Amino acid sequence: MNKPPAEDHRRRPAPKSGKVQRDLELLRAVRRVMQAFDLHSHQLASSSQITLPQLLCLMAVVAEEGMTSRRIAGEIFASASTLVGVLDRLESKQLIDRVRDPRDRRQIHIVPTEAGRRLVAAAPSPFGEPFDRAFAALSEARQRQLVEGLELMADLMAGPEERGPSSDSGR
Amino acid sequence: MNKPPAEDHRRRPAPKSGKVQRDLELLRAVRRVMQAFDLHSHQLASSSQITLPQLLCLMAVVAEEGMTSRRIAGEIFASASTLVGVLDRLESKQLIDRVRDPRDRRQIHIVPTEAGRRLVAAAPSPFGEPFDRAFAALSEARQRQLVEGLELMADLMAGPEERGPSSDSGR
DNA sequence: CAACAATCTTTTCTACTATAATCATTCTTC
DNA sequence: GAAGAATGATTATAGTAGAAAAGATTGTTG
Repeated sequence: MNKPPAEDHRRRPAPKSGKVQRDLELLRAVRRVMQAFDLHSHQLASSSQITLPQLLCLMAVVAEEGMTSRRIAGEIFASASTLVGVLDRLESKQLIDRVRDPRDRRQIHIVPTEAGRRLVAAAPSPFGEPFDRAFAALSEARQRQLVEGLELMADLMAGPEERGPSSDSGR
Repeated sequence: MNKPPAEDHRRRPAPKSGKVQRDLELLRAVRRVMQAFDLHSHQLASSSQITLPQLLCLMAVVAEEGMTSRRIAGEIFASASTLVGVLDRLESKQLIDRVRDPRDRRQIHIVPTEAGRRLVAAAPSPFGEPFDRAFAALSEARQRQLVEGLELMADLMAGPEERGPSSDSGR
């Protein structure tokens, strides 16, 4: 327990220019959210045989059936290649089916199976009951602060120009 | 909950119970932040030979030298096993050294190399200049909304009991 | 001192993520 | 109708992530 080295690195605690301080704070906040997210995802996997990204994907598929991989990727803010793995796992669990479009065989429509629909219907709350309770207990203002704070962060990081897959029909 | 036998599942657009709606909104906001974070991390890797998790780790190592792997994991909210890979990459880039404690050879103290300190000193802003500008342009209230919103989210997801290793009296 | 417990790091395994390259299919143009 | 562009899904590759288990070392106890 004793601080061993005791070599005098005459290293000042660093000026901490305020900006660095804030960056660190922000960096850690983002990491905490990401870690909590991953953590909960693993817990979910233990209890429900499905991870959070998979559930999010499945929810999107149930919400609107027959979407293409590309569409789904836009919906849940993931890249197309990421979807492949997620869809593979959902398919091997028989929660979705890949249906090739007979008219345009490049496209593959994703439809949920009965089991997939059931799972979403009985969906465990994506963030967990403890979160739901804690969130519900917040004041309206705090709830908005949370949601808008997150969205603001996302906007700022992604840059104002690239705002999701909105109907930007310019190809 | 107990859904009475649904005889009419003719694919209505789904009731969207408000809660589901909000969950989806939140889920996507988190995903957007994570995606933006990863995206920027890759860009950073191209320009600075270091990814965001690596930079965060290195910053922690420079801020307080000689920490053990476990300590650092706590500081940056990662698991111990995750740190191994990050430290491996930092070490192979010769930005840190692993120094075995002579007294307790289980422990390994992480110290930055000169190159590591230089890199942090000349640190590219972790979130990028565009973000910095956009953030600085926000009102004080909005800035706080962003930071506190993120932290609130992390608190709620992690649960109130596990509140990071905040060593208020440590330094 | 030998057996066991505790602690710290690393390895192994699975999953998620993105970019770039590849494959299959359709559309366009001549 | 064939060459080439365009579009959609997938694979290849690499970084990141956590859990579980293994490895190494130290401390404790009989």
